[in-house]
Amino acid sequence: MDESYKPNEIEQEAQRFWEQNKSFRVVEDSRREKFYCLSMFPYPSGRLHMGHVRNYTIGDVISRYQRMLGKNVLQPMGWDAFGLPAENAAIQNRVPPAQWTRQNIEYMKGQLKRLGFGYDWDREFATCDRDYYRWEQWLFTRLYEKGLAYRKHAVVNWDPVDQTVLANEQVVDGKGWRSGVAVERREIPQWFLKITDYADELLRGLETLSGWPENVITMQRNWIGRSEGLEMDFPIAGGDDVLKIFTTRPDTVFGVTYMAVAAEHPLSVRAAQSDSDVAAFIEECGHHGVTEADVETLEKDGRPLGIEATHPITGETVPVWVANFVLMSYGTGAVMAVPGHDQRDWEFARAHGLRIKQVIAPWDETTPCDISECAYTEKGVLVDSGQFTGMSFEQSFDAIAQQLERTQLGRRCVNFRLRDWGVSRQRYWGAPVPMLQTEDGGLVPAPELPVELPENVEFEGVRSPLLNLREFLQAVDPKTGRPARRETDTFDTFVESSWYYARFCCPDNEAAMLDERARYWLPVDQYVGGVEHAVLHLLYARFFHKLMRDEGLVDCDEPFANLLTQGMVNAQTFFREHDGHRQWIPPKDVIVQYDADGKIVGAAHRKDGLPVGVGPVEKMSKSKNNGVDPQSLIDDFGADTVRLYTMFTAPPDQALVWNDSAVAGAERFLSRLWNTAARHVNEGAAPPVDLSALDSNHRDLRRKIHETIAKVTDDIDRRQTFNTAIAAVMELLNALGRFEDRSEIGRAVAREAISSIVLLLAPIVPHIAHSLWFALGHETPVVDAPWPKVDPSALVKDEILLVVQVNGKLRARLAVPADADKGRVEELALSDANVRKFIGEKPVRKIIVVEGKLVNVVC
RNA sequence: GCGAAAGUGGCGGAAUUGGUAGACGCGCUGGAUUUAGGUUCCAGUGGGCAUAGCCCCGUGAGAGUUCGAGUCUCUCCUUUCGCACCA
Repeated sequence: MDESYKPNEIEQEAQRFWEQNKSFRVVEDSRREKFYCLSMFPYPSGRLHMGHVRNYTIGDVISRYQRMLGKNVLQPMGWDAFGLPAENAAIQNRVPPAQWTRQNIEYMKGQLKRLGFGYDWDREFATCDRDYYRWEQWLFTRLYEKGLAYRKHAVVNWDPVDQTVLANEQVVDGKGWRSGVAVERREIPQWFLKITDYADELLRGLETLSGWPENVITMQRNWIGRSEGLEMDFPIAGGDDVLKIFTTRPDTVFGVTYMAVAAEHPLSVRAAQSDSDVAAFIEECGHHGVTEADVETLEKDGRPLGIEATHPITGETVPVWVANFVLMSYGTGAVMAVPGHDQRDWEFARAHGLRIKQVIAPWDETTPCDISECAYTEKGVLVDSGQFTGMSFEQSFDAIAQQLERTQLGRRCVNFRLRDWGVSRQRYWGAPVPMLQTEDGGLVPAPELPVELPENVEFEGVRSPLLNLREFLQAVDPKTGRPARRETDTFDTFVESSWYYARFCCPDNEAAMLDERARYWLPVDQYVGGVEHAVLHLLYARFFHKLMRDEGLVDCDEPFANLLTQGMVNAQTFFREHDGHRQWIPPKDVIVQYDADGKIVGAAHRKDGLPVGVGPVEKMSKSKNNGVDPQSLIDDFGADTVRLYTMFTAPPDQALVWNDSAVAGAERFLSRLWNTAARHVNEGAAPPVDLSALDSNHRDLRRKIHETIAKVTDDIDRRQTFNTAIAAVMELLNALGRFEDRSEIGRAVAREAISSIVLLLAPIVPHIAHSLWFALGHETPVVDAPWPKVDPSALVKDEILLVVQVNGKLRARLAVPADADKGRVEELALSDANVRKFIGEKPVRKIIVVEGKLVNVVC
């Protein structure tokens, strides 16, 4: 056996073996326990990035481990192929998005194979395949018929020069990224899915997801945002209009001193017709971004609409204002303002000279509460609130609800923060929304599916080519036979990624969206992907699963039983200012200067040596140009080293700030493993371990072997901390390096150690494990080998090391017999010289003994 | 602004249930091997000290609970992720 480690050769050989033997092809088998392991499929941007490598290595490690446990493991891979970057590439390079996308898929598939991931490639598909998206078009028409899909107006970013809708990402400092012109808010008709109908179930379902990280559950719960409160009607003075609001704090209702409505609210729009000041304000609001972060961080501003609303309990009138912090898409687009008890209302009232009234006081009169300083936002006792004065929050909630229900000016109600999902996009490269607009303006589902996206298109400017394609636009109303216009909006790409996990079970079915194979494989047993998807993607997929369940396509309630959210791969950003905006420079083109503490003090461009700006550490992304290309690492070190490095360098759920200096250490370890194994193999066969002939050295090494098996199993299976699993194997290899017994028995124990290491590492570095396993004389490949078992007899210890503290400070380490009782342990601890020294003359007040671990003498 | 996390040596990280802080690795220092560089192997590596001791200090800052806190509670600071049209 060759004593030097040659990753290129052994990796090619292992990959050829897996390919020829179709090692990862999998079929349904009701006699075996199934395990469906899925990693979030990539957007085919051109090349894999480190986030992909991290994600797919984690998934592959889990898949290969589960397979060694004897399970029937499905690990598929595909492509989230629709999306904005393909259109940008098309506009820039005059290549049709379909062609660009398929070329990227081809290249990236090669990269995935080069990394040795055990995918069942027979199940591969791309979401831009007509045989994929036809089924979501089909489901959409079903949802339309059920009333779960509908059309309404919604706000978008509009670029007035390019005459197109912009994604939030394409709006930079309020300007279109291409045109550089201030973006306008515009309302256009859009398709929506009624996710709010499922809000309660999506919330309750979170309680069943015991295999999900707590932080993701919390984020989803907060996103759905269920709150109980009252809906109240404030009639507009001098008319039939009613201003409806929702509040969770009806106890503060006597403190209402004004009302605030959104710029798009009908009352604002009407007031603008006769009030140029209001009209100018609304116009100005139209130039702010539409994201929640934009709105919430805006300088609070507003204008009086010159109308008054009548308080539903006191009958007093309060002025109605338009305010830039009220969102039309939120609840009713209007709020009651209680400046005494809400800080935002307080600041607005201060700025505009509105009244601030105290109606809640602290229960404890000594608590400071001065509403001329700031709002008092705690729940307290009602004051100055008519017949409700003196009540608590709960008492007043019920009493006010009852009164409003009697007068029909309000009602108890549950409100969700969650809004319906806008699924239409005014873009070309997506799945067409399968709808027709009839001559009379009616809407009907397309009679024939799929509505295929024409792929051979040319971009003229940035607008969707579909708008100019007569053969696409022209359709026939199936009911009347009259001409109809085909919808040119396409689906949000989140629609495709909301159900791909199910289609992997039966990608070849041409007659149905899903079949019985989906019922065999689902739910996904382990889903792995970036934490940035904690809310949107994972919530939409849960929603889609319930939609499919209600169509009778799947029979479980949740799509993903266990979720591992992998941390970001972040990296330093670098930039240069050009005409006021930043041009991001890739890290490989930058030379960074560090100070003695390792902090960055400056940076220069590799090409011209001139300084570049150092930006924040952010997630690797195309837009910040701070990605590290894994391909050069694979070329230089091989797949196993890259896999080992990404798994070893941080626990999977933690953010990883890229630093490429430590990769060599991973290679060094694999090289050492190879040399150790080769030397052992080249010394000839070793006999089986004879348990009755072991001396204490042999027993020590065997204890280390089996402690390592126990730890690695727990780390991979329960904890999913692959970094500590690898560290434990490194310790075992170090222990083996110190073990010099070349006798027959010694070599037998050494062989047990090497075999165990190979098995424990097989999921992480499968190529070297494949080679070494055969070199050790096995006939079947290591992918099919069973996971090693702990021998409990090897773990037995005669002596344990106890820590002795005096007043919580470490003062001695004692080796005591494993079977020593508490009294004996105390006696041994108190007789230690150093312990006695620190006790001194003080009387011993208490001795705490933690069995097998520690003694603490308190004095 | 709101929601969720994270903060430990020069660096990545470990410490799993409140019980030995710094496992494992990178880097660095010294030594051996080598014509040399690289590789490999051995040893050392949180800070402090007129006292070198199983001594003192030390886990973003400050307070608290406890026999005992990196871990629990509170306040604050910093960083990252998400905020509904990037995927």
